[in-house]
Amino acid sequence: MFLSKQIRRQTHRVSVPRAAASTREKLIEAAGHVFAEHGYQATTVREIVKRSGANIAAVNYHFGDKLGLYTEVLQQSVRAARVDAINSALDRNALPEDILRAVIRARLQSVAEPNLPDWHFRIMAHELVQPTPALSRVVNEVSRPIYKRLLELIGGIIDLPPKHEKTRLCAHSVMGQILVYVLAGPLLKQLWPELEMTPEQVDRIAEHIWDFSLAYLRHANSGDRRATVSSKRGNK
Amino acid sequence: MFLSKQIRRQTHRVSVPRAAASTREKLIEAAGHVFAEHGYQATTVREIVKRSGANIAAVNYHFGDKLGLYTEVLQQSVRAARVDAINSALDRNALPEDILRAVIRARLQSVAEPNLPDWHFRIMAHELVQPTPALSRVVNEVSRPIYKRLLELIGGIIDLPPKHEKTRLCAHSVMGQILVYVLAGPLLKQLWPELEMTPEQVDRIAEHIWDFSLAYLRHANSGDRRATVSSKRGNK
DNA sequence: GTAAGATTCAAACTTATGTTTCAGACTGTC
DNA sequence: GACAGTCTGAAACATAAGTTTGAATCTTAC
Repeated sequence: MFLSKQIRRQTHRVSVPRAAASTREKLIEAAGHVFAEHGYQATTVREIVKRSGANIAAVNYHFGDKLGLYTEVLQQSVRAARVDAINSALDRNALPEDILRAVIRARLQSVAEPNLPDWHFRIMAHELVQPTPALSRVVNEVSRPIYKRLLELIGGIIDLPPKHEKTRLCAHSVMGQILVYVLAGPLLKQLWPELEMTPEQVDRIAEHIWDFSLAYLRHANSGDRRATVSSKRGNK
Repeated sequence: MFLSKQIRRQTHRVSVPRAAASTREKLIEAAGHVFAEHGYQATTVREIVKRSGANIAAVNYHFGDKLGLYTEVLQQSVRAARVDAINSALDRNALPEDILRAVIRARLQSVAEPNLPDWHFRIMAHELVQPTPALSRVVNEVSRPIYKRLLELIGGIIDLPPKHEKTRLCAHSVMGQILVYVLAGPLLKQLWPELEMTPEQVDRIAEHIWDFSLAYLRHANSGDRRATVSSKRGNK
């Protein structure tokens, strides 16, 4: 009731772009890092404002409350992911196998880059483990289309409908291989200290995942596909 | 200083096993579920004691503080995982490929079972994303040996040393395919509503992961890894 | 230049939550 | 049956964190 005239993000940007957007953007920037590191619950607005140099009241003034700021970070993150290399890779008009390679590469590379969309995946990881109210909706908006297109892509490779169980399982196998580096990054680092996510290393990992997956996908549907319980041990 | 005479868990169990252990166990039981659901930070001791039917002071009396209770849950969870089917599968004396199959199956099945070790993986997932102080040590104690043996196992299949980069990448590929169901379970459920982790379905998934992985592993080190089709079977 | 609104600031407020206290109940022992 | 130690209970305490307030400062428009 009392906030109705204060929180007008869009109109703010139009009328007073410079100074207002400055604090707003600094808050989002700082919040992205802190949320990505600690998750929503464990993050305090005091740490955010301290990191951004803003005042404690700025969060409530610009975003209403902590959840409003988090929503904004999520949306910005999603917006960045939407025009991401992943979709552009999926849009490419090429062989399905090459598209898959580009998608894997794009997804992994955005993990290594400590640039703008840095915190996106870490926040997604937090959301996976501990969904925040009304936010899984946002996550869903960006995840579902990509999942759908990945199903179509892989379905195209193994020559099965997108919603076929086998297609889904294959998609999960590919996703899993990527996600392990996104989600379990810190753990892997501990288990394999030499692991450095340099661009070259990321390329090698992406290449491996592609190789690993294609070994199966190329021949997934070449045999008898009704024997999905798959006693296709040494067959061929 | 003041707690030193109150917190003596081991001696408790020895001297007054029945009543004391009852509240203690109820607390651990309830805490396991709540911690698994919300993570350490977002969990309140009031919710735990409410769920266990105990008094609010019981946590501090039996475990010193919230972190003490969490540590106990972790240790119990790790203890349960240590004698898990995974290690027993790894201990089996069989063909490496069959051992791998058993390991995948064991790991996945413990996700489906809503029994005792239910919360273990969810807590691990929370730990991955948001490590708690002094607890990643515990996680490390159980993760590192399994990781080490998985490397040996896969190294045995592809005939490479355990610490070879290619061995590690293959291990991560297998781990990732499993972890995606553990970590991203809720998300997958949303993307694929028909997915029900029944024992039969879990078996099918495990079988798929095994098939998917073996397609590559069988020919990983057999020279030209692209033309996987016609290379002969195991070179071991 | 002045007024209206937008933004920032320091401080206080409110609630939630981990923790403590201390009295009372319970249990086993002499 | 009384005692000592162990456990439980309700309430209170202390701190942390999200939020609000009202004044001060800055920006924009006339």
